Amino acid sequence: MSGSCIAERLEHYLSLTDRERSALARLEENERSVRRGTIVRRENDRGTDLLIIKSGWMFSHVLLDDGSRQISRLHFPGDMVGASALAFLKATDSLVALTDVRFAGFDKSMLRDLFEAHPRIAAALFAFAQAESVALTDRIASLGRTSAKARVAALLLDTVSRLRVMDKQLRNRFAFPLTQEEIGDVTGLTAVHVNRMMRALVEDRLIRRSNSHIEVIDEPKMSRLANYTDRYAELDTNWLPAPR
Amino acid sequence: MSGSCIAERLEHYLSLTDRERSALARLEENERSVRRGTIVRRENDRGTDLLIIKSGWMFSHVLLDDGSRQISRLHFPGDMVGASALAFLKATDSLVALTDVRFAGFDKSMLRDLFEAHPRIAAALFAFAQAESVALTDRIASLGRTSAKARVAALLLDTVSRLRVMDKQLRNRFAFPLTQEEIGDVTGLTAVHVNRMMRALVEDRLIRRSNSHIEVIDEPKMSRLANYTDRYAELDTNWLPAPR
DNA sequence: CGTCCTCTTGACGGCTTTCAATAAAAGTGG
DNA sequence: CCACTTTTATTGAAAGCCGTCAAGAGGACG
Repeated sequence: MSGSCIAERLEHYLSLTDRERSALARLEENERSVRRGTIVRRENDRGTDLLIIKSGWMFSHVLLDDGSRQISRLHFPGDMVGASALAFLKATDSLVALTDVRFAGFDKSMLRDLFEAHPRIAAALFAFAQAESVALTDRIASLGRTSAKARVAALLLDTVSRLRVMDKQLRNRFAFPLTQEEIGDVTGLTAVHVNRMMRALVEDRLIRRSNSHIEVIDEPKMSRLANYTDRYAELDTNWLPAPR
Repeated sequence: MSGSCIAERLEHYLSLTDRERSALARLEENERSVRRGTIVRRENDRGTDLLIIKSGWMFSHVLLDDGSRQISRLHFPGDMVGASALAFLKATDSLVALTDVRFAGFDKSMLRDLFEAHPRIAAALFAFAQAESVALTDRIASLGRTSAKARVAALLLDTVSRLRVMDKQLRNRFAFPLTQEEIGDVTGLTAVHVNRMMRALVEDRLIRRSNSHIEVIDEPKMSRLANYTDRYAELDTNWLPAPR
């Protein structure tokens, strides 16, 4: 990932022209590294920057008045993070590094040029955003209508599906650096109950665990249990404008 | 709303040029009306159409394997519906008319021309999509971390905030044509418990109810109870490209 | 005016949370 | 590399919120 991460991501779904690639590379000229645990941005900060993750994991979260926390999304390499800055002046959520992270930051004004010069990229980013919305909708169904076990299972399946987009080698086993409390904050559960559900998944022979790694043993069965659909494997790119 | 609904919606946040207005109007040339209860599209249909609602309410929902239903979003006049078609070939959710509805349908290929000829519109739609994502994220926090009463309250507050975008006259009272079962399918609750929570909100003097109308009595207090933030009042349009 | 849908209410049960305590692991400083 | 501290994982018991089941009332619609 020495070149452009976002270009690499897009090329999993369509072929870019050289002009497009170099336009995208401009978004990632400004690179930064932070340590695990670093709060990169706080809710209500007036930061207008967007990020593209080059390596490591991050997550966004909101804090509620009663002190509880909801992790709104995990972010993986190749993800564009903080796009809500395009709609609002203040950050709508906080952004935290889950592992050591390298990322590129750019101001949203840079997207203006991209939208003017590269309508196909703009349209592709729009399609991406819609796919992400569908993924959020899936999570709403998960939180609203499925059991605790299914929610934890859905999180693991979603993680492995998303990691596979950028890592074609990845099969069933992957590093999973979330604490059980963090898993609870993603799935809307308590850490205690996450613990019980993880053990239940192990007892059901759906997953295995070893030092912060997860292995999914029976993905089809687990997908059925979790009511999970992979939204990242394909994208419809037929309607996109011609490249420039 | 004889002209373009989506243009009217956008003009609440920015001023359009005549060229932009007429480009948007082209999306709404093909108008249809359906009766309350009509299923306009089913999950997994190969429909690639997008919709713009001109009058009436709709909702999108998914069905889970166990037969339960999750309503993923309510749709109001001025909303662009079915944008997930931009990312996928098959519909990711079903679309139902909640009241009698007039809407315009257009194929996603029409967006191609819009993205090429009107980068500012493209960018504005992108910003809109991000605002919707934030609204979905708010709902995830609501479902994951708040009580049943708070979820119902949040739904009512979200409804009134969204209706106000297109109806500046609207104050605290509005028609709310959802059954309690449908409210449950939005909030992840059972109809029985929705009933109890609605009465609790009435007893708390936060709302009044009368023949399918809701009046919000104490909006600030209810917003605090529900942990609700209005995401529709403003949009940052400073970064957008110049109009054409 | 009968049927179906929706709203309402009560009793009971279960899934998840809360509280509490211990063990294991990871991080820190000497 | 070893004590020490802090975080994380694990387990049990009890409580609570919300779901399930059931039954009746009220309204809409044909």
